[in-house]
Amino acid sequence: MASCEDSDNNMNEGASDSNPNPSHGTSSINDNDSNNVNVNGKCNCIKSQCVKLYCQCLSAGNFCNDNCSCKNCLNKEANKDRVKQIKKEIQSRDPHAFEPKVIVDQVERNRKGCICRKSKCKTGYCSCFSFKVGCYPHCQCQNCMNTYGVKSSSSGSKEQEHVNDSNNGSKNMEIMDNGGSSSQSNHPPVYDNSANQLSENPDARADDELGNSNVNNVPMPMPSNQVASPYYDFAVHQDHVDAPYYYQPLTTVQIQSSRNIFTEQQSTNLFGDPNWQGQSSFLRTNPPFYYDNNVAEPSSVPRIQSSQQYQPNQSHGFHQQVEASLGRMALQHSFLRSSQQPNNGDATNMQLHLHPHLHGRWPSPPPIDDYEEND
DNA sequence: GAGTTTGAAACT
DNA sequence: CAGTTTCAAACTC
Repeated sequence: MASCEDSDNNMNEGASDSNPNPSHGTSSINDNDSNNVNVNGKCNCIKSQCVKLYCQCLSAGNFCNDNCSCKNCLNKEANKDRVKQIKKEIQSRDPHAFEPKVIVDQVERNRKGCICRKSKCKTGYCSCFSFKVGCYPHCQCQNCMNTYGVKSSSSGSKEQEHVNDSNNGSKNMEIMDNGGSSSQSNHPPVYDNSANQLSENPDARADDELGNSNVNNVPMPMPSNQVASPYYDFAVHQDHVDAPYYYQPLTTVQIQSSRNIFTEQQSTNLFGDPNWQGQSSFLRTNPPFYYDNNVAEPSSVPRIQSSQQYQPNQSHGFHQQVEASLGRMALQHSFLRSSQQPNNGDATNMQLHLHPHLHGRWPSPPPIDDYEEND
């Protein structure tokens, strides 16, 4: 009865360090992180062979790993083609199956909501609670007592009483099309290189019309070092970060390195950045870009997650631009830097969301001198 | 660690 | 698509 102990694979991580959160030692991500769904970074599946959404690893977009105690596991790198097919089948039932479970419109919420009857949404049985988010009008729960926010009784109201600000937790967040406004920017991030600020852009308006929005007020880093070819819109979102962002361009080698990561899911220091101390094992593409001979095809909703312990003076982010050229896609990355309160033990999740809208060109990048450091 | 409870996923 | 079954995690003891 093979368990996953013989597997060192991770669909997206390829991490030899099977602990998804090494700084936590034996504790689960649960302690501080609310990772997408696989809060323990492992599973114990017995009957599902880890190829159904019952499996937290699969649900989180991961291969099972050394920590898993699953039996007859098929969710392994060696079966990646089969897993890929299985995931497609699952997505045929639920196109959002592998999308982030926690989304943000005006507040964070569990995308699917919950239908708790007995748990009163105040235990781990409740998916909303387990994600450390409040319940929402679309939840079908009964007697909701979710300490992160009780379901509003008024479906027309988006009031949500957040009892717990959960600032020490983090969620995977994705800015989903919500068609609604936000107190923050609701424009897709379009960079004005001259001012290093968001700028008006016809494409942005076009996105607005399509309901795409960026409500997280996270200014997008400048594309690394050159005018890109036509690009896909995207957004990166971080929680618990309100500090200014500082950017640095990438070198060609780093870009190529990042390609390797996404192509081969190698466990390697992210982009070779000496400031990056997180592990690529925290990086996920879920659903990933599907690479075929180094040609990336975005699956339904590409996303990237990163979760690492904050440390001062540490680069902890990135952004990604997806370029389209002759029907092929390539990736460009540059780092996103941020100052943050040191030693807060927090984890950050970043979310990349691609809008399937082909745009024009990035504006010309600013001089390198415009990139600042503020660590 | 075994057994129970729970709600999501899968199935009919 | 509503009801039922299966499943694995959360929970209790």
